[in-house]
Amino acid sequence: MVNKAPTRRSRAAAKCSAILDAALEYFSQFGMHGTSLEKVAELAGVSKTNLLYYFPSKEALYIAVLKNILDVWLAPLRALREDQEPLAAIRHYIQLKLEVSRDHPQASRLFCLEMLQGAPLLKAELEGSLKALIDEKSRVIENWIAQKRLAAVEPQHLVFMLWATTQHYADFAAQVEAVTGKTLNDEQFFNQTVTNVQHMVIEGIRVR
Amino acid sequence: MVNKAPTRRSRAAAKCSAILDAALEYFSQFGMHGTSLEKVAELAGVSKTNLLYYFPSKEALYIAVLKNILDVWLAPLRALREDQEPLAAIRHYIQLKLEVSRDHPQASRLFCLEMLQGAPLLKAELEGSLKALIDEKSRVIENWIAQKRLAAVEPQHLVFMLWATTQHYADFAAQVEAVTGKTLNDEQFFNQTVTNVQHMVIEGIRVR
DNA sequence: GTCTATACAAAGATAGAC
DNA sequence: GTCTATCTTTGTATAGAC
Repeated sequence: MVNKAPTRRSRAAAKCSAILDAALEYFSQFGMHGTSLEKVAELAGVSKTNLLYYFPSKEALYIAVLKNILDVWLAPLRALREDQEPLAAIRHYIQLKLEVSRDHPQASRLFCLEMLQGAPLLKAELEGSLKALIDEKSRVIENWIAQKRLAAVEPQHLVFMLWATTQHYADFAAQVEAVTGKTLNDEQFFNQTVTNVQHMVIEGIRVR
Repeated sequence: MVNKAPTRRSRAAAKCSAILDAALEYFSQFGMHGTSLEKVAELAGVSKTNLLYYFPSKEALYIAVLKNILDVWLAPLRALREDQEPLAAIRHYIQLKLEVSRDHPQASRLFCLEMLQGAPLLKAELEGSLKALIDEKSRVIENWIAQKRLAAVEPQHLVFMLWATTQHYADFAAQVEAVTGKTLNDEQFFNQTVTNVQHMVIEGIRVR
């Protein structure tokens, strides 16, 4: 049954969600230390004390935000599967990841911030599920190479290149904008970016 | 005349330098807000008050650090010149930039941190001298392309790719280490990285 | 669940002696 | 130039009323 009247539970969930969004906005730009709960509460439309009712501490809030974005960030890599045509699969990955850079730049930036610090809070994930994911995808790439469907490169470095080139448009957006005068929200520039990154990467790994 | 006895001036310079080094260490990992002057002073071997004698405020220190590293960061790009053979020049750029990522990872990371925040303090540089440098090097690349010595790609995207792929090994070092178990300080891994990045980039822009 | 008031700690910066 | 002592601000977190 569809219920339009907000329940207690749904109202609480909406508030949590608003707080998490606001927190991501600030954390991704100023880091955890550069962000005050006052500002987050203000942006989320709640009082500071009320925020602390939903999240017991600043660090708890920070961790909640991190956990939230990890899926968004990893989705493109998860979509890479061995039964696809290698070059098409990589082309598709680049497209998806650049869409993340365009639609969730804060998530990309916060992930980057966390890495810069040595990933203190993601360390467990890094060495566990994330490493497993990368190992799995590296094996996919290795198999493609063994089948001569991809040029012989180190799979891990290829994965790093895919990340780096797509991530860059979110993390260094300030620089990209200063140099080109454009952002990924400009549809033409977005398409041009996808095409160029795809071309440069693909030609570097095509079998000859 | 060579003088081994430290002068007043040289002692002051040595202190400034120690403070700047210590500040870079912390700022690059925790950002300006995540760093306390107490810690910086301790690492530099001076008192907090003494630090504030040399740098009037935290922000002044932060700006001094930024200015200091800009040259290190830009040196590889400055070295890119039109009279070189295009592919050799780009190969050389990748080598130099990866050396920066290995030897000055803090500088790379602080630069990245500043970009993530929208480069509030580098904005002027970004839109001035840095943009000029990129425009200049983009023209070099454009000329190479016009002369059919390089495949037809957008020069700006090529520059971004060069940055992103080399910068990644400093900024995401935590991830690189978690996945590969190696750092750029491992000579074999460093050489493997240089070779792979060079190969993937070069094959993507070679004229056919 | 939400508010007001407030405790408490951290950290930047200054004053003034030496 | 360097130190001790101190002021002041900011910001996290809690207590307790409603």
